[in-house]
Amino acid sequence: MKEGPDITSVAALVGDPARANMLSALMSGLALTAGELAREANVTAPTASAHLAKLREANLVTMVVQGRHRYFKLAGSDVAAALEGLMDLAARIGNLRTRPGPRDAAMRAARVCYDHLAGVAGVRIYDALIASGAIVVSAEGLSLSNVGRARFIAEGIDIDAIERKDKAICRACLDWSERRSHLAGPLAKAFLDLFLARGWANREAVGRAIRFSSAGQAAIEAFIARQALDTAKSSSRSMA
Amino acid sequence: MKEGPDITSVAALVGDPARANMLSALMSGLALTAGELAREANVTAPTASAHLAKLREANLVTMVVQGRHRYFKLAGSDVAAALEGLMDLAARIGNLRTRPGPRDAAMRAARVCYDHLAGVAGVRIYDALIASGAIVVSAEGLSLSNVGRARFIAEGIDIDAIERKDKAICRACLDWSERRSHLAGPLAKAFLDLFLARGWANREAVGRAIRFSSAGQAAIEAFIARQALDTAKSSSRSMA
DNA sequence: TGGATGTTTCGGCGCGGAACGAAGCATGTC
DNA sequence: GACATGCTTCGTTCCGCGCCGAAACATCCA
Repeated sequence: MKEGPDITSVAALVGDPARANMLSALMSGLALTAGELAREANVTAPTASAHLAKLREANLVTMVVQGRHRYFKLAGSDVAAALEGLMDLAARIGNLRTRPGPRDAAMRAARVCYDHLAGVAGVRIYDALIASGAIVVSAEGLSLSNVGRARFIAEGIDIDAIERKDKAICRACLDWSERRSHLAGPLAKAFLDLFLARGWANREAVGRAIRFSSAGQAAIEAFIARQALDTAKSSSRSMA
Repeated sequence: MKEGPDITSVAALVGDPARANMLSALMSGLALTAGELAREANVTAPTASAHLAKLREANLVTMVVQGRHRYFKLAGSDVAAALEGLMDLAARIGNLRTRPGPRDAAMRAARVCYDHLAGVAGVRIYDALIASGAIVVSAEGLSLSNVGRARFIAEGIDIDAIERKDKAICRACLDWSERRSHLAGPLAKAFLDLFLARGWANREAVGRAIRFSSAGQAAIEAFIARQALDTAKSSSRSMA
């Protein structure tokens, strides 16, 4: 009778407000304790514990015990991607946020999408990388060109270190606020990590918003400008 | 407190078994009557009516009255894409179908994804189109190259007719069974429509599976072979 | 060892909502 | 006009499950 995988259980899991809030909080990519998630979802500890048990059983989140704390985080980037997809649909369907507040504006400008950069900043960087040929799109997905490899190494990213795994080094992730793609995957994670490590970008105390320092802002603009420069060199093949 | 669009309502809507079954059935791209959907979900007419009212209110499905029948279909390809995303996650998360039966095998080989072709066949065609340069991927998404345009016209597709709209002529859609992209959008719809019109492909009586006639099978292989031929001409730029 | 903090288990309350039968409106057929 | 078919509205029942408080368990600190 039924066809394809069973959507119901996953959707029902996400469909509960408390769990949805928890998952949204985990979209920051951070590992959060059960207590923190309980507060995030506005429920008591016992309730949160029950919810987290279900999410864990469904392999949506993973848990790691550290002392008397239990840290939860999303099971993987695929879960994050699915949640982004739902956010995208929710945004289109009409469930727009009641009224975009200052925090929403910051979120739109730049935010963390599980482990990489999203929002206007993320999309701009992605566009520049594609246009300059640093990232190439093929049937198998995104791949890093030799030009792009050199450029990222010049930025200070240890490509070799993140390339070990047999997984793709980068992929596209749909951006719910911009409705365009931004860069995801190990490369994108390394890129964000670099900015955080250098103090060019800072997470807000709570939530997923990212704030750039003036140096960071300048670094981003310079990075994009460098891509544009290389783009100008290569003749752009105009398409219909 | 909450960040990003409100996932909850959409996910909760999909999370109900009856509604999930209805939506799955509508993934065939066909417009189905309330009665048909009730049978598909194994509920009585009143129950189905209530569910459909909710789906309609949430803009997940649209309704068109025709005589004493009410036809429902997915509100758009974005809804279909989100559902595919959930299927993808469900498949990875471990909710694999109990045991892949013959119908599942047929689904995996070729099926309808809302209005275009998916499954092994869809992915192969997509790969061939990208490799040959008929379809080009850019930051803005997929676009049809001049070469590709000529090729599709040669196949008998009226590109001009489907290009009027200011929407993109094609885009990528993630395939839950293959975990790769296949072609979606007006162009993909026209491609499938052509195959159906020529009798090269037939829908199974119920469900989303597609069966190719021997002529259709040959046509697909020939189409892919033609792409490969052109691919050989253009030098492939090797990347890391 | 004892007391504080973090987390889970247990038991029970209560609400939301999914389900159905029967009746009410439409539309199409004879 | 009368009857059949398709769908919706209404009223009711009932089950699931989210929620909490209290208590048990675990871990850290003193």
